[in-house]
Amino acid sequence: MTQKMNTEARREQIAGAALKLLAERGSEGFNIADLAESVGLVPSAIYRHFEGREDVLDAALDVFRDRVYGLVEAARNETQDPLQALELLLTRHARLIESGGAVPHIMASMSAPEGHAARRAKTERIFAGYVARVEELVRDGQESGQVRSDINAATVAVLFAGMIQPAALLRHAEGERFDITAHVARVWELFRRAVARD
Amino acid sequence: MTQKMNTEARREQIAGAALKLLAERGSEGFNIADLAESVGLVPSAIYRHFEGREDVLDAALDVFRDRVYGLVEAARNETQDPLQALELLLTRHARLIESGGAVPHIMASMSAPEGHAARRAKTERIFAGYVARVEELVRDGQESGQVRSDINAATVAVLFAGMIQPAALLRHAEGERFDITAHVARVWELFRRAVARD
DNA sequence: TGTACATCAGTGAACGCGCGTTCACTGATGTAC
DNA sequence: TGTACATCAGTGAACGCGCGTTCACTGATGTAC
Repeated sequence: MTQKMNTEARREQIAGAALKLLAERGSEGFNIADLAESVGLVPSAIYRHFEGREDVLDAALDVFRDRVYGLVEAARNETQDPLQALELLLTRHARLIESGGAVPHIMASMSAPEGHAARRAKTERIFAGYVARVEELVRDGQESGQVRSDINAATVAVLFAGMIQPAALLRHAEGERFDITAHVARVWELFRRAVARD
Repeated sequence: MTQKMNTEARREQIAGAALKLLAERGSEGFNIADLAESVGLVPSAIYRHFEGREDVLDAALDVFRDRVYGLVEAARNETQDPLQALELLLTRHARLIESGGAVPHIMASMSAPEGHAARRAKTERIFAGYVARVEELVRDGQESGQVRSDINAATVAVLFAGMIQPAALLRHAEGERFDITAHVARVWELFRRAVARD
């Protein structure tokens, strides 16, 4: 028998493993049997800690949200300079994608299914919250005078998200061949030129 | 009994309907029963025209590819000006998304599942081909002197794709509330500033 | 410090639903004469 | 122009696999005395 764990610790472990599987295979390919195996349990054991598949996915999304929002917070706290914070955020995102941690690709793969309205709504809220946080950074930049004030902050935020999403897809598709760090550095220069003052 | 059709015409009809369902629900929510109903057939009738579910998805992807590549071709043919062609492409893409025709969202929702390597490979090829076509337009722009020559054409192409993808997601999420045409107009200005000469 | 008991995480067999797929049959369509 | 026949798209019942989920049981862990 596998080592016992108290349910709280196990829940966290399972949610983390679920996110990893989700990042690799998407929600379509996500199944309880593989999840259980990945934490050294038997499928039925999952039900000691979760109500069912949807509940597991919900918890995985929580982990995802916390990680991604945490990235924004960390970037904010590390510098007073909003533009520099955005650059930090972008490179950290790239690193997160590189390590297979959590990808915007998940968002896309999850916003789809009809029947699971709760999951879909949650995914949408996470994405909207991310964009809102970036938008706030952009506003800060506009107030500090670094970012042009004649552009729509929300539009800039969506464009920012758009630097990450296709990169994540390409990374997923091409794997090691796609140098996401180099790509992100180049695309940042484009972005900076589009939004910075002067 | 539903009106009979020769199999070639029926195949096209089914593939188009499949793409529509796919755009609405993603591959996870896509099922044969609903597909059949959407063309007024009984599920088993689908198998008169396709080998199975994967075969249908494959055909739907063909339709998607043709439509999206067709957009690029059309934009190319309508103007000699590469930057203007890109702008045309962007607004047409927005319109395609608005009409629910075919969305990059599909790509994301399909690049995931492990077991279906063929489907995944195809999706990746379609995306790569799209980026390559845009990249060519960017190169033309560099040669004509409209686009800065000190930037990587591939990076610009990926950024271009990044203007569409999150917009498609937001459209899917927020529905009518998200004014994709207005968004695209604003984001185009940002893009232009990033890549145009001067 | 040791023993008895309660709790609860992990197990494995079995169940059942959803859904893709098969198959024998029907009857409409178009072609040969 | 009309009739006979072959073809083939559409039908509906049934099948079976995959997979999420249930449940009675086990045995490890930690607590009470």
